[in-house]
Order: sequence, then C-alpha cells, then structure tokens
Amino acid sequence: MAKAPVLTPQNEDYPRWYQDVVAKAELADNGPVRGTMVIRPYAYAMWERMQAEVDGRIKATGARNAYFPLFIPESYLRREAEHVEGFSPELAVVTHGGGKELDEPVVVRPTSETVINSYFAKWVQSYRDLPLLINQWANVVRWELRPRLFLRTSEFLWQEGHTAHATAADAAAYAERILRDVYEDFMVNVLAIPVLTGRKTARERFAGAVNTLTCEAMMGDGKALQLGTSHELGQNFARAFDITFSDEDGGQSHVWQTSWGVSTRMLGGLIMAHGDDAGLRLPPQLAPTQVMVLLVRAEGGAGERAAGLVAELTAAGVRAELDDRVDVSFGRRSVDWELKGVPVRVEIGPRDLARGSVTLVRRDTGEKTGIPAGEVAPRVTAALAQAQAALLDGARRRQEERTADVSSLEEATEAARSGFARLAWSAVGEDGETRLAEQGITVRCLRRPDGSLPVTGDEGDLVAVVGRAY
RNA sequence: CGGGGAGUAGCGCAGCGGAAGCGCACCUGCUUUGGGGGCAGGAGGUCGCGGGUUCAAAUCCCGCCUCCCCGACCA
Repeated sequence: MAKAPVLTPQNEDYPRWYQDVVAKAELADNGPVRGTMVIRPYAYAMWERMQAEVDGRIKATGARNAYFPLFIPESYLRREAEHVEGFSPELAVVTHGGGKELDEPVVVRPTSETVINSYFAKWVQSYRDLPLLINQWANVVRWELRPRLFLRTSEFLWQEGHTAHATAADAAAYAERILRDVYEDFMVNVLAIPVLTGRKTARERFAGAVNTLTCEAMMGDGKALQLGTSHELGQNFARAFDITFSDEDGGQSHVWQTSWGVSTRMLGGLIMAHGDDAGLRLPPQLAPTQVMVLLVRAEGGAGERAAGLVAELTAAGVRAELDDRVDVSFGRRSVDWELKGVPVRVEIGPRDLARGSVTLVRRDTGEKTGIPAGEVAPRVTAALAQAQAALLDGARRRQEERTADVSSLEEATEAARSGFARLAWSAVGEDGETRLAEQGITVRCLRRPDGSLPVTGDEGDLVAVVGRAY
C-alpha cells in the first residue's frame, strides 16, 4: 500500500527535507524570538552524547572545565581590534537592567575570549602557571539574519576552550592536538563523519586569530559544513589583556594562546551527513538508543520475551529500549523509529515466537534478518559495529566521488555545483578567492598534498579545497 | 539592508462579496495490529492587526505588523 512519503524526498528539495526531518523526528522547534530554537528531548539526548564524548577527549588533553559569565562589558570586546570588528554586527547588547539604563552596556557573549583572558591576566604570573588549559560548556549569542535550525541560530550551545602557553610552538602543537585528538577523532569514530582537516585562508580566519584550523565535512547535497575550529591566537589577546609571565630567566613575556570550539551545529551535520528519505540514520556510537525492541503483539508470552531481550542487551552493554505500545499500529511505530534513526530494531511477534527466533532490522541498509533467539546479544553487537562502519564508509565514498581535481577557477565553479573541488592554492590566490566568493563559493581549507597541516599559509604547494557551504 | 512571496484549526492548504472548509494530527468507542490500518462519532477559528467601502467582507480598498524565500555576514 503506497502511502505519500513521510518526508519531502532529498532529490526533490533538500532544504525542505531537512526541515521535515527536524520536525517529524521531533528534534527542534523554532523559538518565539526569531533565530532562537527549542531543542527537544530526542535531539538534546544526542547533544548529551556528543558532550560526553567530546568532554572526555578534552579532559584527556589536560584541560579542565570552568564557567565564565554570560554578560561581558562592552569595553572588553573593544580591546582587540580585529575581534570587535568581526563580531560587532552580530552582538546582542543589553542597555537596561534593574529598570535603569546601564552606565556601560553589556553584551551577551558571542564567544568568551575577552572575559576569560581578563582573568587569565590575573591567574598567570609565572611560567609555572603554564600551560593554562580551560574549557567551558555554555550558550552564546550571535544575532543571525538568516537562521536555520541547528546550522545557524542566534543562540546556540557549544564548548569553547581557551589556553595560554609559554611558547608559540607549544600553543601551535596544542591547537593541532585538539583538532586531531578531540575533534577529528570524535567526528570520524563517533559521528562516522569523515572530515577534511586543514588551515583557513586569511579571509576565513577567526576574528583575532593568527591561524585557524578547521574540520570540514561534506553533507548529503555536496555542500560543506564547518564542524569545528581550533585557533592559534598568537599574542594578540595577551597584548590586549596584558597576560604576562615571568620566564625561567626572570624576563617578562606575553603568553601564546589558543581557542577552539564545537557546537550544536554538529546536530545539523549529523542529520545531513547520514540522513536519507526515511529520516535520520544515527551512527550507533552516538545514538541515544542503539536498539529498539519492538513488540509486534503481546500474545503467547511475546511481551515477557521482549522485556527479557531488553534486559539481556542492556547487560551486554547495549543502549536498548522497549516499544511495547501494541495499541499503536506496527507500521506507525516502524516508521517513527526509522525517522529517529535508531540503528537497529529487534522485532518480536507471534511468528518469531513460533520459530524460536527474532527479526533484526538495520536502519542503515533496511536489511531484515531472522536470528535465533539465543544469539540476540552477539548478533546485535555485531550489527551495530557493522552499521557504524558502513555509515562512515558511505559518507567517505560520497565525499570522494563528489570531489573533483581541477586546475582552473572555471572548473572549480563547475565542480562546486555538486561537491568539492581540489586545486592548487597558487591557482586561486586571494583574487581568485574573491571571484569565487561572488558566486557563493568559498575556500573551505588549505592542505598539504599529503593531507597534513600547513604550518603557514605561504607554503608553495598547498592544495585548496573549495565548495559551497552552509 | 536590497529583490520576491505569504499570513484562514496544532501542521499543510483551499475558499477570493452571500451560513468558515479540506487533508494530516488530536479526543471517544468498536474493530484491527508482521510497514504511516478501517468504521462511526467528536472537539478545535477575534480568517495577522487597525481603519474604510457595502444591505452583507476571510474575500474589495488604505495603513501597519509579522513570517518565509533569494542575495551580502557567520560555529
């Protein structure tokens, strides 16, 4: 019985498909103020999984969590010229408090470099205080003219790390470590999203940074999404906020700094990297619920058997839940869990009971397999591992297929219609970058031919990866 | 901020001078349950706001507000 599709098909209207998924999978709603969003419980559970995985990796690099205030004196922003210039257009400024006009307006943080560094100046005295490695989980506000749920909202949730080091080399190494060991590792191994790591051009660099490193991913429609950034700030903020320390020889030096972050934008990336016409497809490593045990009908002890399966799977370390709402039609429930991207379903009904088996369904492939009732835990565990690998593999293959090696701006423009183009950075240059930008195409990152990170933007043989971006 | 559209039930829309409707969702009951089931009944509206024209305005006119889409900025 052919029903109207639940979602607008991707190849018909991709942005519409995205909105449909967000609504139908109950991920988010628009907030009452334009550009704000309500993150619904299912998406928030995904965010909590992201937080747990990222937080553990951050702590493994030695950083510790802290919390700094939402409100920042406007004057702080002004201390670093490029920084204030970069953020001014998108600031939310509070002019009144307690029923009175404030002597000095306060801004709602768009990022926390300025407040945090004003305290670093207090806390750092000696080389013995370095490196100082701080992270905070917080909300930030950047007023957006064209918001899109998760991808671009006026308020979003993120993690922002801020560090101070004794040497430029130490800061550079740390910024790279965060990019590799925290972000890239998390995105590839948990989100199953292959990312291109590289260096941003001067044009795309963070306001106030001397170098910005990025993780770029390709979405289902061939467009790029920046999923995370790690910046070397040089001594820009150290000078602006007077963060100095006594070195081993008794001299005074400014610290070298980094800052880095990933946000709820990753939820949008996850949707668009793996989603298909039936909805979300979550990688098992991230999925809040890895296995949904679906009771078809509560007859002949099937209910007890289903509850037993959940207990068995839970004991085996699997995040399993039971759907025994037999008053809701089976088709409805199947469609719902597919929309929500639950990686594996285990169906159990009278037919399975009679055969002494259960039915295992993989979300990523749609494949259904009958498996003996006694082998559920090992077979489910294996299926989860296979689904995780298959999602990464599929996303990697798409990225390779839709990336073209070209040699001119014209060819790059053509290639950017469906994906990325790779070409020599020397064939683009800042003039070429401007010309591409006029057509909505940006240099996503610069890489060395072997994929390693450039130390400077001036290296001779750099490769530019260009494309359209969210 | 420039260009283009739209405001009617929770969501998506029709109606465009003469009793406010349709699909989905929601509630009740029965029946069904292995891929968005079926039948019956029901609830839900200052038709964005304000003014005007008219015997009569969701519909025509004027003003305002809001939202969406396309371009310049952005995690």
